[in-house]
Amino acid sequence: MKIIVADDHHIVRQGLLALIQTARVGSIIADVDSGEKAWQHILRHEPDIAILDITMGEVSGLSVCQRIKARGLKTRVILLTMHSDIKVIDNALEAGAHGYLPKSDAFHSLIKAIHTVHTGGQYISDSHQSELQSYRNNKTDFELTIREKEVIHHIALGQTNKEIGKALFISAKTVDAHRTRVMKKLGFKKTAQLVRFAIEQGLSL
Amino acid sequence: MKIIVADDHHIVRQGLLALIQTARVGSIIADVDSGEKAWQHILRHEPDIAILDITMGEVSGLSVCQRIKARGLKTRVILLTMHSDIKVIDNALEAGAHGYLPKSDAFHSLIKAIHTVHTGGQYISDSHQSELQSYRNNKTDFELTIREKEVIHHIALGQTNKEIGKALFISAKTVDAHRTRVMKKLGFKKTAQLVRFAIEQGLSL
DNA sequence: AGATAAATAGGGTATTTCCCCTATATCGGC
DNA sequence: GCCGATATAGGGGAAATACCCTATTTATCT
Repeated sequence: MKIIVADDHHIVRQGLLALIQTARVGSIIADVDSGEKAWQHILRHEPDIAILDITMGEVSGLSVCQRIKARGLKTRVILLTMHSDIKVIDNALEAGAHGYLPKSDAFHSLIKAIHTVHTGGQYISDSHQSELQSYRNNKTDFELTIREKEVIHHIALGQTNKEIGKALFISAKTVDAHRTRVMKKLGFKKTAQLVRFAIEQGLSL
Repeated sequence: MKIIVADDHHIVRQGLLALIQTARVGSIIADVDSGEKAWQHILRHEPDIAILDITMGEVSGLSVCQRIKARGLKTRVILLTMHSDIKVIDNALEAGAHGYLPKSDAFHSLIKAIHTVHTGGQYISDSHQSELQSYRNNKTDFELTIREKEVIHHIALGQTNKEIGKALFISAKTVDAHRTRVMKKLGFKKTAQLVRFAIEQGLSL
């Protein structure tokens, strides 16, 4: 079994190499530190399995995964992440990943994932599986309306509902309604989380 | 040389163990997956070196580092992070870290860091060193105490005063006092502004 | 020794957030 | 013409905040 490992963190690559060697589960034909290098290598050698970190500089593991799917290559993909966010897992599987593994997971999970994926199956940990199920069942479209984004923008600037109301020529109560709806959509409970989201999504400019 | 490794990602721990064993640079007496466990272990066994991830669940490596400094333990700390943000490095060193290492750094950097730190030196990569110099030269001193930064960190995570109090073993009223003092120092009036500040200043890790 | 700063924590109050509810008007799609 | 989504807005209440105050302890500096 030919395996390629891609992660921008040298220590993580070392860990993966050590684990895979110990388990004698296959041979690593390459370990690279970027999505772009991974893609070049996969295109040329079409390995059996690609273990890709999601967050890697310019070309993410997700992006490489989509390219593999688009080209119809036989390489099967296991995506790795730091935090096991259910939204990210959903994205990963929709991008065509055959397996999903949080970095916090232990040795045997990795080996199990490699085996499962190689024999044509899909690997997700049991706990994530059930979580994903319920997430997909009641995932109400996460898209925010223009007005909602506008309100978030003002919230991230540190304005109160009253101030935002004045700025947008609506009542503070309406602002509160928008705010509450957004919170519900995103599953947040505090303004702080919303501000963080706004900054990360570029809604605060 | 006794070394403890703390990182919530199993694969990263494996990588560190493999590297340290290969280099025969010391013996790892423990590897744990949380800041709390690390702190308990360090308190009891006072190892020579603690290699701590900064971002670990509730108790960060930064926080463990501060505790070690406060207790005057001989354990020397090397902090690890994903992204080499200069603000985070500055925070880490001010928190009492003896070394700073991005996870993307290679084998020899880790070994060099361990050696340097063990012999009483401070390790940062050369490129980061010069960057840090210029950053510190023109950073406008906001004069926040370590405790205040710690509180801000939790606020930016979206925790309430009550929750922060529990996490830091102080009353919610004290958290409120810190919060109010920071607001006054920085001229803020809302949590949102504080969250923005924390993210921009790299205090949110 | 005295001053200063930091961390602790309580009392009190006004404001704000968070979240439940109902209700109306508008607009686009089927 | 009706349905669903969006935007509007109000009632109400529990929780959290922002900000005023005082006060003690510990540590550091002069």
